[in-house]
Amino acid sequence: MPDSPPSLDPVQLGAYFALVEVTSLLRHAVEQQLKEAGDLSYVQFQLLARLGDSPTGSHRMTDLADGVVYSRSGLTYQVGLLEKAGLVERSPSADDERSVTVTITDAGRTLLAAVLPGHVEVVSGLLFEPLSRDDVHTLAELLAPVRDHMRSAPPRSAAPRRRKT
Amino acid sequence: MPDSPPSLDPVQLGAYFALVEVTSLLRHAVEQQLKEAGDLSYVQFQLLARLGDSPTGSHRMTDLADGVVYSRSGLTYQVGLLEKAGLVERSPSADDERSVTVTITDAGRTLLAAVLPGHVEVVSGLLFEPLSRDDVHTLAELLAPVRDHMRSAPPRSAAPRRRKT
DNA sequence: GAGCGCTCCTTCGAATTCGAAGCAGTAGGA
DNA sequence: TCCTACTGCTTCGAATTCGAAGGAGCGCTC
Repeated sequence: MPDSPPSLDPVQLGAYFALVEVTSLLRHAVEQQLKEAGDLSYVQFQLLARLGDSPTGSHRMTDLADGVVYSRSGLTYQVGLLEKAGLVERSPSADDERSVTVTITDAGRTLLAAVLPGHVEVVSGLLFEPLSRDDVHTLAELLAPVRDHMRSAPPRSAAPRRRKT
Repeated sequence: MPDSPPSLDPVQLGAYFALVEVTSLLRHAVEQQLKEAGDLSYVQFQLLARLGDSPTGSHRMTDLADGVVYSRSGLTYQVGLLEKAGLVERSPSADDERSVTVTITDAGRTLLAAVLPGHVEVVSGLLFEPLSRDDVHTLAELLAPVRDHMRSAPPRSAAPRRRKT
């Protein structure tokens, strides 16, 4: 194939494919563990974890959506489920009337604590098992700039694509 | 917090979170590009790419599902869409009557070729932009063993979990 | 203090996803 | 040959996802 203009290096290709497959497999494994342990989807777990991490135990909807890389409507749906399950509470924000503040409840914290160990176990066993301490450090240092770069790249008209049409 | 028994190192945590966020952002960006360029979902693109890579241009359903880390029913649905769009063809396998062989059509190859450059561009721009050649090499070498490890770990009763209940 | 654009959230409908159940076809042993 | 277990795929229903549209509040300018 002597003509694939903007092709990727074999090395890049390998890294890209590995990345996709690793995260896909990890995602599936984690999802299953969470479902068994606490009947939570990965998104729900992420939301609870994020709330639990916050000093106040709460976040605005928008911040949650951004943090989890999720659509607003999807977030509304999931928070609705969590609220129905008594794991979080919704309240109007004090300073901004249109904003909704989501707060984790005691039940939410309890469930989170119950589920976390298993989650960590799966991640450790799958992702970190074959890596040394230094490897993990290296990985973190490689991904950090990538993450920052992606964050700063506008999601919409992101790439200066456009070619024909 | 002096008691989170099986917690992750801060370093591990950082690597894990970065991994999740990076792939999530990448996925969204790629998905959008594919939709604009050729009205393909990421899964459909993966399927076409996999078929296009094959020497024969075809694969059995099961192999496709495994390769893409996908449920069988979901695969049936997506292949159905691709077939309806004239991008692939389904035919009974020669040797095994229950098996279905999926083959990419000329139209499929054409579309794949039309979409690939943009895809590569997005991945390059987002994932590889902030990384040097050596960095990418290192990343690939870190992920390879992880991928192999995950592949070998059974998806179902994967981890020797089980604790209470 | 009215107008105008913007942000925040929700509702709606359509598309995609999965697991469970069902339908052949295959393989191995009695 | 017949039985039984298993594999490969599809159908079904329920749950999740997104984007577009809608309603309400905020902030700036005039």
